[in-house]
Amino acid sequence: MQQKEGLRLRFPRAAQIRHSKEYARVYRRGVRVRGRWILLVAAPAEQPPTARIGLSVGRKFHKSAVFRNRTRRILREAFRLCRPQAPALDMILIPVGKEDFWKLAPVQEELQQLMGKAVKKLSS
RNA sequence: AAUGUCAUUUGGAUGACCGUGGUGGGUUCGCCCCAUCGAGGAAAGUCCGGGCUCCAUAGAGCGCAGUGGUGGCUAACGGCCACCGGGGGUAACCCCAGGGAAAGUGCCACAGAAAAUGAACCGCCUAAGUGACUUCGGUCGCCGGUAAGGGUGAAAAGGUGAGGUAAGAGCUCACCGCGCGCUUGGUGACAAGCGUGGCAGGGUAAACCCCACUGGGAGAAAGCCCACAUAGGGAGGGAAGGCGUUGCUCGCGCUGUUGAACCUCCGGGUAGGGCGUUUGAGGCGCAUGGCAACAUGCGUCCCAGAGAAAUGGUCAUCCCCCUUCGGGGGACAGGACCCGGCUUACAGGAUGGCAUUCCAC
RNA sequence: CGGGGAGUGGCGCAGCCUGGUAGCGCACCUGUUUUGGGAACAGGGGGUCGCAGGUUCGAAUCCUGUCUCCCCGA
Repeated sequence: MQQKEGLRLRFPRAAQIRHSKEYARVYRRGVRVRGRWILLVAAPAEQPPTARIGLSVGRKFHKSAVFRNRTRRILREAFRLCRPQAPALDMILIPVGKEDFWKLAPVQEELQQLMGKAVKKLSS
């Protein structure tokens, strides 16, 4: 029933930043907003109105590959669930705090707040 | 049954909804729909060994590195199996870099006389030779003899017992150990027996070294193709040449012959796509050979293929664990070309063999 | 993926190659000096040598495994 209203929460390739050129563009033009768990680097979308994200989870964040994979998946899931409300931005998500990172709901909440802040910062 | 020991195996289950990478199909062409497959026993550490790719078809010598009982297995190995020797344990079983110290060199602190050219500090002896004294019994010396005893040390020149002696000593004998020779058994490491020698002379080779065996180098960002792009940029070197080629020498190959190839530095441009890339020393089952590792044959299955990198989220029920009864939690851990090992991490289970002790029949 | 280096008192380092005593500077404590403090001088305490095995009579040192950190190349 929900499918009919166009609220399906997908996460296609077009919503991912995949090349180092695109990453470089966001880092050069973007603004930075920091929360408890996430550092968000955001720039106006290259292909509006599609919002896109890229993840940057290095070995410095956590030693365990399992933990890093889990972090990536939570970040992706958080973005996927927010996508209908997301502003047209290209964003890079960088995790910064590893305390209590394993729960989805609070992370998702923070991501929405940060996206709002980023839009304000860009328009000013 | 308890304890121990050696293996093998498992690594929460089911469902609903949303989402994701590959493949196949559909398609109203929309990253839309359907089907199907989608992390491990260690995927890990990157410690060995291969396959594969390029350099010469992978060559020679020196150097360097690794390995080190014997026989086998294997594509290969530093792995595995069996056996031998040594050590530990009542036993099952476990551990061992386990060749050479009469090729040479070095080192062995402190202590001790001495730490290796066969040693005399204390002690023991004074038989033989000799000097002095003498109460003619001897006494003290000299020249000596002696490795039994003491002490030092991690280690002191075979051990124990008996004979022997001036005191002693493999000086002699018995047993044990050791060396050498022979015989027998074994493919062999080695073992057993017999004879013989009279001890043949410390430790360290994970000190240098010697011996035997093994190893050419670089790595999937290897390498090949397509597309795009600067630019015919500047400086220096440049023929007894340059490059492949890395420590050296040789050899081989490619390239070039007078403003050129090529090399170095500076400056500039790319860094997209495809192949390699998953059918393989492959898994499972059965049979045969072998003590075993393993091999052979037959049958059967297709079992991730990403590339800023896919397996996730939410909820429910059950199963375990902890609980302060509210609840909290689910071992170690995530492919990056692929295999064979090794090493390390691992909650809780399951199965089997063997040993010791106890109980019952 | 490949290569290199480090781990020693609280901190920064030496000793390791060539095995037997763990040392130096700063810091700390006590005393002298000073009216007091600093400085100076004298004395003192403090180290499982990252961890686990092995070789050796003996290991910070030699060998093997392992953990952590740092640096380079592509």
